[in-house]
Formats: sequence, C-alpha cells, structure tokens
Amino acid sequence: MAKQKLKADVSTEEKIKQAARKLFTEKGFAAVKTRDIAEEAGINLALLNYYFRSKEKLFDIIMIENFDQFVQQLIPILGDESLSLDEILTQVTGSYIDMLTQNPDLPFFIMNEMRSDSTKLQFVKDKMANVRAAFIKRVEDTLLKKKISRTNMGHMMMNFMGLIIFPFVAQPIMMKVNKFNKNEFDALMEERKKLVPIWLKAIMTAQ
Amino acid sequence: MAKQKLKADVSTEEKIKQAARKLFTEKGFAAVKTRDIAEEAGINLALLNYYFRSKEKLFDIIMIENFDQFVQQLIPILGDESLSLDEILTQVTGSYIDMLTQNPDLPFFIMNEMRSDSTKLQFVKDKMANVRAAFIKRVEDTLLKKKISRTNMGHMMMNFMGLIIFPFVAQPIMMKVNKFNKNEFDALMEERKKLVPIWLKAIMTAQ
DNA sequence: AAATATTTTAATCAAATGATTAAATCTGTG
DNA sequence: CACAGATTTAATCATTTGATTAAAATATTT
Repeated sequence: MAKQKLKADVSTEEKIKQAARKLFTEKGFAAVKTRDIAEEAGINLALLNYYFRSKEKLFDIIMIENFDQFVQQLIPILGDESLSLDEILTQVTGSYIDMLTQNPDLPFFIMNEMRSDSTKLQFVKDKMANVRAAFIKRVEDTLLKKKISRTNMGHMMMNFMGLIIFPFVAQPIMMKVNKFNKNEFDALMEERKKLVPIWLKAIMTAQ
Repeated sequence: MAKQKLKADVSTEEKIKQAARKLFTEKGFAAVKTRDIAEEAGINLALLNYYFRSKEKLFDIIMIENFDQFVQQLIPILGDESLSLDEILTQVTGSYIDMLTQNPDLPFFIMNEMRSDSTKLQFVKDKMANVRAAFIKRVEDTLLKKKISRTNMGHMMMNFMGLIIFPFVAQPIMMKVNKFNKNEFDALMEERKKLVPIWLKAIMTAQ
C-alpha cells in the first residue's frame, strides 16, 4: 500500500460504467438487465444502484457520452474556416470512419435511441441542430454556386450519412451475407476514406 | 348471422398478429411486453398464448414475415433477364422506396434482429445469400466491363443500401434535426426514386 | 489502535412480466 | 333445444427484474 488510493486497477464505478456502455450500446436499454451489467462488471448487483441510483440514470449517462462522441469531432472540422469543401469532406470522412471503426455499435445505438424518442432526447436535438447549422453555414455557399437547392440539403445529408455511417449499421448483415470477417470489413472501411469524398463530389455534380 | 363464420371484421388471431407486427417492428423484441400487444389488439392477454403459445413464437412469425417482405420483391426484378442494368437500378430503387415508405420501420427491425444474432437467423442468411447471388450474377459482367473489381462489389452493395435504405433508418433523426414532417420526408423519398439511380451510376463511373 | 467514513455483500422486497388454468361464453350441428 | 367444439375471460402462478436494506468488510482519519 505504498500508493494513496488505487485500490483496483479501475474503480468500481468505472467498471460498472464500462460494462454498461458495452451492453447498452450493443443491445439498447430494454434488452439489457441490471444483472447482466453486474455480471459483466464482476460486481454485486446492489453496487449499480449504490453508485448510479437506477438503471435509467446509468443509461442516461452512457447515452450522453455516446451522443457526445458521435457529434463532437465534427465541430472543430466544420469550424475551421481555412478548410475547403473538399478538405472538409476528406477530413470528416476520415475522422468518422476511424471513430466508427473503433466504436462500430455507436450508430445503431444512436438510431435506436432517437427512435425510442421519449422526451429526454431534447438535448440531442439541440446538439444535432448545432452541427447541422455549422454544416449548412459552411457548405451552403459552395452548394449554391453549384446550383444545388436548399431542399437538396436534405438529400446531401442523407447521402453523406448513408455512405459513411450506414455500413456500420449494416455491418452484421454485410459480414454475414458477404462472409467478411472483422478485418476484411475494416479494410473496406479504410478504402472508403478515399472513395466516399470522391463519390460525394460525383453525386453533387451529377446532372 | 346470415354469414357462416365471420364473427369479427378481422379474426382475433389476425388482430393479435397485426398488433404484434406493429409493436415488434417499431420497438424490437425486448421492449415490447405481451400486455402491450394484448392492449394494442384489444384482446385478453391469455389469447396471445392461446393462439401463439408464447411471445417468442409469435415474434418468430413476425420476424419471418418481415424478412420476406424485405427481400421478396428483389427476386423477380433481378431475375428478369430482359432488363438492363440501368433498368434494374431504376426498378429496384423505385420498388424499394415505395415499399419502405409504406413500412418505414422495416429496415431498422432487420438491422436490429441481425445484430441480436441468435442462431435463429440462419434462414435469413440463406435468403440474403440468394438475393446476393442473383445480384452478383446479374451485375457482375457489367461491372467487370467497367473495370470495377470484385472487392468493390462490397462497396457497391453498401452504397446501394446506404442511399436507399439508410434514410429510413435515420428517419427519426432526419425528421427531428431537419424539422421534416412525414409528408415532407416522403416527398424527399419520392424524389430519390429518380436521383439514386443517377447517383449510383455517377459513383460507378467516378475515376 | 480507535473512530469514522466509504465500499461491498447477502438477503429481501415489490412490481412487472410471461404463462397457465378453470370456468364462462359463443358458435355451429344434430 | 342440447350437445360438442371453439373461443374468450378472469384469476392466479412462477419467474424475472429493478431496487432497497441492514450488516459486514475495507479504507481513511485522528
């Protein structure tokens, strides 16, 4: 006991959070039982309530962290006035594919929770609205020059997300149907870092 | 009582299935309680077990029907030798967007259940494998002529699904962030019937 | 070491949930 | 009508599940 207070390698509270993050992100709120979390964390069930008060409060924490991770890295890139549209496309694509390769379940989690609506997602709406505003502010001029209308902004956001995020949502299908293993899938995603910006530009200029 | 045996407008069994389809498709297996289904169907809880034996058996039925609907309509189009690649793209896109506009929760359900794996999805794997084989058989020659490699088939499938299916998976986000209502969203999807084939061709021929 | 605060455990509770049962009601048939 | 079979209901069971409690164990401070 030379050290001050490093009891376990990781504090119990952190172990619970890690277990909860893993399970909630994989399976969603309803499918995860508090006992699953306790077992995954290797702790007594009562500790979950001791540290986090309730399953729902614990979930809220994980949800906020996940959403933050999902949108956070967009801000600095979109906010960098020195980047051209091409550079933005390339950077956002690369940065996102890297992050999602590390957290492949994140998009599905987000979609799942947005769908279960509930009222608690107001803060998400706000956060996404910020990103969207930044995106529009940053891209709208360029788009207007290319004669792409405002309503088509919706299409562009869908295309952007569809080409980058969808593969991770569909990863289980892709792996099963195409008999990819994780490494092969990741290699495909690595290729997409270069391809998606090219494709997006091709889409934007297609008659 | 002139008629033979038409008791209710819809048989109790069918009412239960409709309620189950709605709820399971919207929220997934774990989040739906048998009492929710009973209430939605306007029937006594015991009837669910009387007709379908268990929640899981009922879910299996819904799952199979949903998967069938998801892949069914592809077969006749892909199998029609008289169609050009362009025509296939156009028809599949149109047919799919129509179907998904009627059943917007279907893609999410499929992704969700593929992810929860379980072993019971072998039949799905087989079904998807058939569609994939038909797709490859139908498209591979054309792709080879365009110097698109076999590994890029994976990208093409992702792009195809990403541009068509993803918007429906992300519909809740799109509607919240962009403040679309259902009609506006559907109008966008209607536009995509023409746009997605153009975009896909642009992608395929992009340097 | 004693006192105090923090962390962990085992046992238990109350509500939710999937399922069953026995009786009641309805339906068509002889 | 009365009977048999199918359908529906109300009541109840057993398990799961989220949460609590009181006590034990551990760490921290004095």
